[in-house]
Amino acid sequence: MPPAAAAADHRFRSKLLKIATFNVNGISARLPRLLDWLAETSPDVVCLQEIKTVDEGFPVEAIAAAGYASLVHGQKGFNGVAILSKQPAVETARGLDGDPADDHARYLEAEVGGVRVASIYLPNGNPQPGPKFDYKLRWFDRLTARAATLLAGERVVVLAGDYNVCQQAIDTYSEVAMTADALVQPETRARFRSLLFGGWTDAIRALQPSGPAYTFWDYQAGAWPRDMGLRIDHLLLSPVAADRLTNAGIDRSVRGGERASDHVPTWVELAV
DNA sequence: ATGCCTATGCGACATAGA
Repeated sequence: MPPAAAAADHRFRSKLLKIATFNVNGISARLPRLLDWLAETSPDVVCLQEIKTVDEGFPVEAIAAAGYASLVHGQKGFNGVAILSKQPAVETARGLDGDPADDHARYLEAEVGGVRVASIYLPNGNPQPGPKFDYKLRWFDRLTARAATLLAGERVVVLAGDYNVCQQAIDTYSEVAMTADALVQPETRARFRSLLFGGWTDAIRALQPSGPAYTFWDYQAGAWPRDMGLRIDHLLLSPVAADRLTNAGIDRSVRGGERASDHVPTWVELAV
């Protein structure tokens, strides 16, 4: 099909695909909350982070009963990512190239509904400076390399996940309190900026250029009731995906639920 | 300045998170 015909075809058939990211902080502890949220909001694709279980421990049946297939890249005790989808998904990558010794489960990528989707759990990097921060920066560079490969394909791509980056001062409840934190260091922010300058669109900021848009509130110090949050969960869109962006949002109310995660679901809708 | 809280692991405190 020639490009013009393809574009016309897409306009006639246009339907919305809702893609979300949600750091659940333990799938076992969070399953009831996840199922409630799936039933309420009915996303088409969900990228999960911090499932904190091996593949065999993932509740595939309960999630299938809710109408979703699961792709799982798990790990014992911590980390672990997954992609849930109403339509069948085909796995395209598990882990990032560039460091064979890296055994953390932090990257999973799949093709679903004509969209390439990645579930990303970028290392936290604290304390900083130190080996954990060095690992964060190296991992970020490997992600950037993967992003460049995906961008060259001129496809609809959504890089969704917990980036552990507060890109601007408005993305923190207090820039002063965060001064020494790995999430706001110049080296961290420079790498995120490099992704944006490379052609990726930060979906939430594209639709809400100013003001807080927190996606995380610490369990400690009454951070949620005092609205002392951070914006660290992001959905980055390739140019073709950004052209199709119709809506984006943050499901803040999930943070107030019983036994909530410290992160809340964040999502985009694309006309596909 | 420090810890506050939560989830997990073959648990009885330690590690990790952000």
